[in-house]
Amino acid sequence: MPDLMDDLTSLAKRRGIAFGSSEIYGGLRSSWDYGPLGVELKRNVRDAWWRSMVQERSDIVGLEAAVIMSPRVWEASGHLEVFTDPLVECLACHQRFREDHLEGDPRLCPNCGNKAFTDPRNFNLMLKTHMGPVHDDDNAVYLRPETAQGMFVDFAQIQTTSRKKVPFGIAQIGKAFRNEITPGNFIFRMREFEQMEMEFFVEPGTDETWHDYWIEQRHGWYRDLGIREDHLRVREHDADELSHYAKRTVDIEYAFPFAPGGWGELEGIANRTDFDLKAHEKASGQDLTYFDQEKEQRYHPFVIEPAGGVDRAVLAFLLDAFRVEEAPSAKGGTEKRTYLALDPRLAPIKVAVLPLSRNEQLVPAAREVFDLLKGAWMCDFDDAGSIGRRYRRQDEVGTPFCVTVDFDTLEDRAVTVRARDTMAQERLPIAGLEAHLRERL
RNA sequence: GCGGACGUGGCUCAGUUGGUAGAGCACCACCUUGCCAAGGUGGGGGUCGCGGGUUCGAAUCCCGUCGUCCGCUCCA
Repeated sequence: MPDLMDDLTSLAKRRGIAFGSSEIYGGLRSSWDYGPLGVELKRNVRDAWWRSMVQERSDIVGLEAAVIMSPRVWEASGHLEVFTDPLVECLACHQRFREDHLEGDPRLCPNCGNKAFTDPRNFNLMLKTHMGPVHDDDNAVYLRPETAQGMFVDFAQIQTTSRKKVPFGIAQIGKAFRNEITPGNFIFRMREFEQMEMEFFVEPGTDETWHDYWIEQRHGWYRDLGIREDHLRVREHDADELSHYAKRTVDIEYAFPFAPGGWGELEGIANRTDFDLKAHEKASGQDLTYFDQEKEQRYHPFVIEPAGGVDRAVLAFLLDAFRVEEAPSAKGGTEKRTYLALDPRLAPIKVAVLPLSRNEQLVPAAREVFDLLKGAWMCDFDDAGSIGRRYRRQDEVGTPFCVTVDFDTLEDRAVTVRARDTMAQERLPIAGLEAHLRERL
């Protein structure tokens, strides 16, 4: 049985969606590059998130904070301490465990029952570098392990200047970095990855209601963009797996084929309480309370945080869209048709313009159609190979529409529009083409 | 990081007991065809992950390194 991940990574590499970074030097573990089509897909995922979180709401504003923040941020947030896990290795079976997860006295290896371990070694999960040309401990800084701290540190500033009243949120999409012990599974776990996070500040006491609201919202977002319902689930964190800052966390999980229990995390929705604002207030000495004018009350808002991985979302959308089916062949019988059933909003290319053949009249006419549409959407122009082959090429990367220019076009100024999902064709005048496509994209 | 397996053109692989690289698909050009991966002709592309060693000679043996996969770990 062919492995879906293999088929997908193979397609991703072959078609320039994503492939290993620095490959001419043998690659670099956990680093992946998004190629010409991947960069479009990923941007569409970001845009869809931004649209639903910021653009279409009046209670959430955006932010782009620096990747490198003051080291004091990480002291205050607890990441310097908590992201340093003491790991020990069993001398008998060579498996590793977090020292604080071992139970019993003497402590026994959960795997083989042996009681001899190596000395604990610290694994700091933050990437460290130096600010300035001299590498001293004095100027050590960290690449952020999450984007969220930008929203907390800038909370008072943004609340004041945007004149938002609680409840309101701050959203950010950006890179984050973690020295994961074991990266892998293609773009699922990388050491450099991209987050889309939103901190929603609410009045204490209303936090649990808002938490439920955001769980449903985020679940619906993935569903709306085409992920099949039975491939999604919501899972409650056990008390002992909660992050140091969370009161309650719920994960939205996808049925990743490689995931041990069948499910892997797509997004976490945490109730971070007032942990972060209070921590930063204490460490910085700055007032981070909110004053509610109507109630004449001053308080630290609670925070509900939907935190998703852009790369994981891209992977889930790709996996869920991957299809191989039998389709009618020109030769008679059927032939394999590989396609991505991507939502048109996510498709890297929206419209492919294809002259029926490489002909001195058809090619320039098709170029005109391409020029007509290129301002509105990412389009592709392809005149190489048979028309059937070119349809298949576009299917493979999820292009929702192909517009074909044929000999009749030269007379009637109409083109054939072929839809990826139904393979249905219809004839449309060029004059109304953009308006027609706009209704369907 | 530890244990195990692996690393040959874009993809999938073949390469006999070490003798100095092949196929299918894909890609490009032309012809043909003209609405769903057709056909023909021609073409580009691999110092066999990288570095070192053994040898008259290594893709084939040894060491190191980088990377991939499975498990431990992790949680966007």
